[in-house]
Amino acid sequence: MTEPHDILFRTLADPTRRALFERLCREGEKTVGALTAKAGVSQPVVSKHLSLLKQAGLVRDRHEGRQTHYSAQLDALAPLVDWTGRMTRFWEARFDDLENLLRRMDQ
Amino acid sequence: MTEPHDILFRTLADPTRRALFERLCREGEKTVGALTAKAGVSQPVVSKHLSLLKQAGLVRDRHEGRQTHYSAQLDALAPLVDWTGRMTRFWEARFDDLENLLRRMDQ
DNA sequence: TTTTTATATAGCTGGATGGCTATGGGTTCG
DNA sequence: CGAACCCATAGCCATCCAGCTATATAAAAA
Repeated sequence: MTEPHDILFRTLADPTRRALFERLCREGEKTVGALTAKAGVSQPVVSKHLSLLKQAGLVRDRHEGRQTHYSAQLDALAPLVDWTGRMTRFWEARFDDLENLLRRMDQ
Repeated sequence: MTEPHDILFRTLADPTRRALFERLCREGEKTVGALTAKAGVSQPVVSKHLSLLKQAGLVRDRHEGRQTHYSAQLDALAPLVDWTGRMTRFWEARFDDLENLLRRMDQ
């Protein structure tokens, strides 16, 4: 019952965590320290969020000496795009049916 | 700080709630009773979830006698689509910069 | 080696929330 | 009218989780 988009919705639902992901998308690779500086929460909290983002496949980490660099893994958003696309197509399919019905009623 | 996509992520993060929205997208308008029958949770829980979906603009309700019909409001997903699009464009912009850099280095 | 720096982990706590049952409000049926 | 029905609300409880501080781990610097 656990679809691929499920973990994405859950992970991106938290504003702090989503803001971290957005910064990585906008500004590219960043260290934990750099992210913490403007995150508005403590460093352990940032680390925890990055860990969850990594679990969801939304970020990668790269170790360099004593610092860890994180970067967005954008293709991880694909299941989200697919899901919204599917929902839209369901809607359109039912709309087409309605159109057909109306067309038949017209004759 | 509360962006339009924020409430969508939060609302769709819950699997039960998202399943209700999916059913409304797939199968069109449904009464609370019909939704409850296959939701796996009690009727009050379904009502509560529908209320939150409505607050998020994801569904509409239509009262008819003693029953309430709910239907998906699909254009409400637009901020979600916009957000994923923006993230993707940030990524591509940085990728283009990298390409330019490599091109300059090549010369 | 000792100290400082960078990040991760452990443990705690308050607040948010999803589930339940019980009940209220309103509608249709007998 | 009263009974049955549909849905929403109220109130409660357990669980989850985002935040904190303290500490462990590990690397660079002194």
